Amino acid sequence: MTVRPVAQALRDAGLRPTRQRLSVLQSLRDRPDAVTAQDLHAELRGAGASIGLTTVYRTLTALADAGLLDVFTRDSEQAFRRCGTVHHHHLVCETCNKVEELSAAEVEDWVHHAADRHGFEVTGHRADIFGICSECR
Amino acid sequence: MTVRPVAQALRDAGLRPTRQRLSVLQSLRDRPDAVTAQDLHAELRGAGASIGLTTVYRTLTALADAGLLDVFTRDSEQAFRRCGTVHHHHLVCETCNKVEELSAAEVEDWVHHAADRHGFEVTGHRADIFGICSECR
DNA sequence: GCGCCAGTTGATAATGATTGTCAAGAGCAT
DNA sequence: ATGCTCTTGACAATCATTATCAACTGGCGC
Repeated sequence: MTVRPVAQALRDAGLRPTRQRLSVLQSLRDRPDAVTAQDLHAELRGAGASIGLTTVYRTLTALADAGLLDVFTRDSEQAFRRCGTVHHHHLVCETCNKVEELSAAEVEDWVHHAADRHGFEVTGHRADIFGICSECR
Repeated sequence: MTVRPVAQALRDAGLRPTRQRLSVLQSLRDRPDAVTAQDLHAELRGAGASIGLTTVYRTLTALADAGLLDVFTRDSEQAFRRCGTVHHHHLVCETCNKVEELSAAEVEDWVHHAADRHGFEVTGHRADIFGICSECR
């Protein structure tokens, strides 16, 4: 009952539901924090899974392109996290990397007004908040 | 009359105003777009300046730490741009990399309200808009 | 003016995340 | 089952960035 929807999500993204992709998506599914390709690879290997580093990179990138994952830049590497498909912003804990999704009409309004004032045609925007969550304090 | 204030800015940041640092800060001063260390190094060399790549990296990082430059992540490398010292947001042209600074009380309000609602202690935030400027359209 | 020395520089090597390669392996429609 | 295309993964290659370390220099005290 948990494998089915994951496999479907992959199909919807035009990706074959292979054993490796399922294990990546599966471990991302129940995780509140963002993780790097390197770390996820080590974790999966540690848990006994057989998957190559290259595949982890490819899978994460493909899932992000399909809009199933958000990408963050942490230090000089990128971290991924499962995310909803509608537009949203983030509240990130700098200690445990937990990420909460936020929606915000206020931000959207600001984006368009500010861009209009400067004669820009909006192609995208990003608004994230960083902090320490209640558990980490 | 343009060298003096630049040198002073360096002193204020606790950095000796050396020939190399002056040339970096100087070329950043009259530039509306964000530039990477690699590109800036090539440019300075091309203009006849004598400066090492390592020094360009160190100088840009030091100036960013001192709050004189903003850092952007473009593809997988970081680009720098001179900036004001008060908190602000950005409007970035994805074609020519021109950057305009914005201030926005709306965003600050949203940040604190959203963080409070989730029990986070705010340590920082970032809100940038991407688009195409009027000249590039 | 001069020497001193902590702060700087820069050629080069090292690092480390990410991507390219390509032969072997695995879904899935027929 | 068979074939064909999509995937995989060990390994090599990239490439931005950082570490090294000996040579250099700004500027303060004399």
